Amino acid sequence: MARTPLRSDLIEEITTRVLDGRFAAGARVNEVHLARELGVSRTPLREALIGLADRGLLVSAPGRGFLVPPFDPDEARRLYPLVAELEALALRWTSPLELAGLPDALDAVADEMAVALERGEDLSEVDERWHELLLSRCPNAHLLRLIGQTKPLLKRYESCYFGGAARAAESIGEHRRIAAALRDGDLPAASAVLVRNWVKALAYLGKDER
Amino acid sequence: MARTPLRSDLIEEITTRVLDGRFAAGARVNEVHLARELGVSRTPLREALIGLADRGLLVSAPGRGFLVPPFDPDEARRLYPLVAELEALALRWTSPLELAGLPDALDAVADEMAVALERGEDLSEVDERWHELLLSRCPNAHLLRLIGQTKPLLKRYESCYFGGAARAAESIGEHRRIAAALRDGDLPAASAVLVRNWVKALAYLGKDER
DNA sequence: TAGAGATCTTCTGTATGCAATACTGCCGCC
DNA sequence: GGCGGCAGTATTGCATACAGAAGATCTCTA
Repeated sequence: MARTPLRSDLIEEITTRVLDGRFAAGARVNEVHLARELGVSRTPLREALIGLADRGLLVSAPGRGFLVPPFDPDEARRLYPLVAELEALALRWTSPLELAGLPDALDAVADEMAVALERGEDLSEVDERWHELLLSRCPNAHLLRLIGQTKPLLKRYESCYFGGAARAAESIGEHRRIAAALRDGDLPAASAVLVRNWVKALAYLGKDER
Repeated sequence: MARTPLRSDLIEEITTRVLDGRFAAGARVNEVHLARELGVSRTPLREALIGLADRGLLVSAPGRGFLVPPFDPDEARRLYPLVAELEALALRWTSPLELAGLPDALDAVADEMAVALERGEDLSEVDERWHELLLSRCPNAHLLRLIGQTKPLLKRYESCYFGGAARAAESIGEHRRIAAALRDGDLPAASAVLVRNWVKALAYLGKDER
């Protein structure tokens, strides 16, 4: 028996496919075909689909199976502020003790982002790491779980998150300011910049809808 | 084929059992026994268990099935502020237009609470209705989904939410003040009282741990 | 008598099978 | 020509079956 249930791997794989568009918005998921393609039976596959539906990355249509939710600009406009507030909350609920050493680590990742930007590489992976690190000290496991569930939904809309080098540079600057505010122990300032970081991302998103 | 998937009913039933303590904290869930008892097969039962684990009402131990998470005072201390902030957020994101008529409806439910209090009845059901009504106009479906997922976790700790008639009366008063603030269009005041309402509930909870 | 090991049972995780519904294409009718 | 009904197929939702790991029990030894 595998240490890790099959459904976990399947959730990951299907999430990837939904995010990169291999599962088109609005399309239905055919359980038999997908199970055969992934080399598993329908049982763990259905378990994964149900998990994804609980997180909102799929929707369950009784009698018709599961389908990828269509894109909805309104949804994006609501998801960004939601993630922003949730992350800010997680930050506010991280005690100063637990924040020790974090600003330096954050700046190190921000440096990586700058390097990646110069090289013209994709920033989203590094950006993700930065945010994960930022929240890593928050003791509220349930809040972190909610954030983890919500972010993938947002990533569907994030195709052009770093709308150009200008926005990327600006975003890196915001990251550095958050770290600086944390160093000063100014949590309100840090979370304010954090929220703005997310909201600006949304603004840029609107300019280049897929 | 049923219009409503079996797993939905099962989720409801199992949630109830976890909340009322019929499934003891820390206990393992035996799929075969439970399936037989509920008159279903293991397949939809497992689907329900997975859904509940995603919401945090159960935990999945690979190779050992599902178990009811043990009680943890720290968890309660984190869940109450979390729900408080989430509800406040939902309230802030409800536009004034959509709030029209809501205060009166809220006060009507608050009246019900007062009546129930005089009769010595259980207030939690009415209280739940009041909060549901408060958030019913919020357009952010994802936020509402998160709240819906989190509240049941909190209810496990809520055995003595209305710690005595004094607290109950106080809580009803807070509800009325929230409605009044909404009538005045003072959203910040409303959400501040709302948060305090939840935090006070937590304070009372601590006095009478099960 | 306590502990380690082997064996046996129980239970989970996955696969397969079955019945009923939803979809598709076709034919007849308006 | 378009629309409604009907037969056939495809697909879901649930039930059952099977293999292997976790847990329990028993035995043997120190």
